[in-house]
Amino acid sequence: MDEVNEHKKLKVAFFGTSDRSIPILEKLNETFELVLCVTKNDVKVGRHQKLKETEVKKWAKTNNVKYVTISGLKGTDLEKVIEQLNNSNVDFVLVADFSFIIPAPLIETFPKKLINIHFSLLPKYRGASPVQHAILNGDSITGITIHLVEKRMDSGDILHQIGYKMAGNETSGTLYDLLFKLAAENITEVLERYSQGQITQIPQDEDSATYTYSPTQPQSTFIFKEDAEIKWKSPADVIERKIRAYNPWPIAWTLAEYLEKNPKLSGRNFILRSNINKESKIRIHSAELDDQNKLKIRTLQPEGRNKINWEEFENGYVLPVIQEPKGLKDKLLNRDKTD
RNA sequence: CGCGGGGUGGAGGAAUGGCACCUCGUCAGGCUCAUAAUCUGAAGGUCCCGGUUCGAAUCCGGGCCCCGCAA
Repeated sequence: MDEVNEHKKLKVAFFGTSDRSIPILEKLNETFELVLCVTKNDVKVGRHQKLKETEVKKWAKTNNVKYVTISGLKGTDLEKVIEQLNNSNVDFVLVADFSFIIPAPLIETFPKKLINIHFSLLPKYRGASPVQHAILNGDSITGITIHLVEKRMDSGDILHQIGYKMAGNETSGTLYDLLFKLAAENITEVLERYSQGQITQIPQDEDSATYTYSPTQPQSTFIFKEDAEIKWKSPADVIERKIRAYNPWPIAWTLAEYLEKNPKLSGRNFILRSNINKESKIRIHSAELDDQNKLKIRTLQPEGRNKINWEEFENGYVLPVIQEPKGLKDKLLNRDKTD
């Protein structure tokens, strides 16, 4: 019986670069014959620009799965990938959080065999930052979509969708973790059913498609550092969502001076001590809303410093503004005059 | 050796060659029905090694560690 199953095992390839891919790889490897991993070349990383291999490559090495690393899906890299896929007689290619756009030649060579996991309920939030946008917009539900890869970004027919009810305190980091886990739990079943022709493909409704364009670079769906600047004119809840959406990267930030006497902030008014440059950036790692709907910063990070919590910030960088009773100031001024 | 910033009691920060200081915390005591409130007092510190100097947190050399940029 085992032997029969061996023969029927689907041959699957995986394209991905994210560190979070490992649970998916484990599942694929358990259930199918994982014939190939395609991931990014080693990248220079960290302060000393050391070469680092992706987690996918590391995993493939330790699990004796064949892998190919590429710098982009074109030219000789693309030829290499297509050749390897052909050699291994692949049934499906699963793409998840890959750094590269799947080019037309690859889609044409393996029609209906390229399957992508997208981290939103398509056709909402097509593009590179669906999770961040779900948080930014304060959605109460998001999820994952398993769909066929077409030439247009995230536009192919839907095989399966799984919703996820948001608690309202997710960061992009924690939400990505949850959604990857959800994907890992479901991907093998979807692939199996698809291979047996049990899935009805659902075309996406183009009219309701939305994209995750960057506010500062509207031609791109990626996240940029400038996107993460806090606009204090925004309502406090919008700012709070922004802080969660841009964690763990790039982290929401503001110029230090904007924290002074800021009516949107919870607690006492203050001015900055002279030991901090008012034009330096302060990164806001986490915050919440207090009962008056004001922003209560939890952890933050001045330039060149470690991340600290709000109490530590007050101890080291802040002078409270004493709120004088109305009229007292005039009284004092008048007294000075009469003296 | 990719580029820049930094390392000061338990935490966060001042002090640029001359008595190591501030806020918070800790401990003891006072006040209090009580307290995270308040008052008094105390303990505890310059990342490591070497150099310059009458004198180094501060200047110089080496090391370790942290942060940002970059990817």
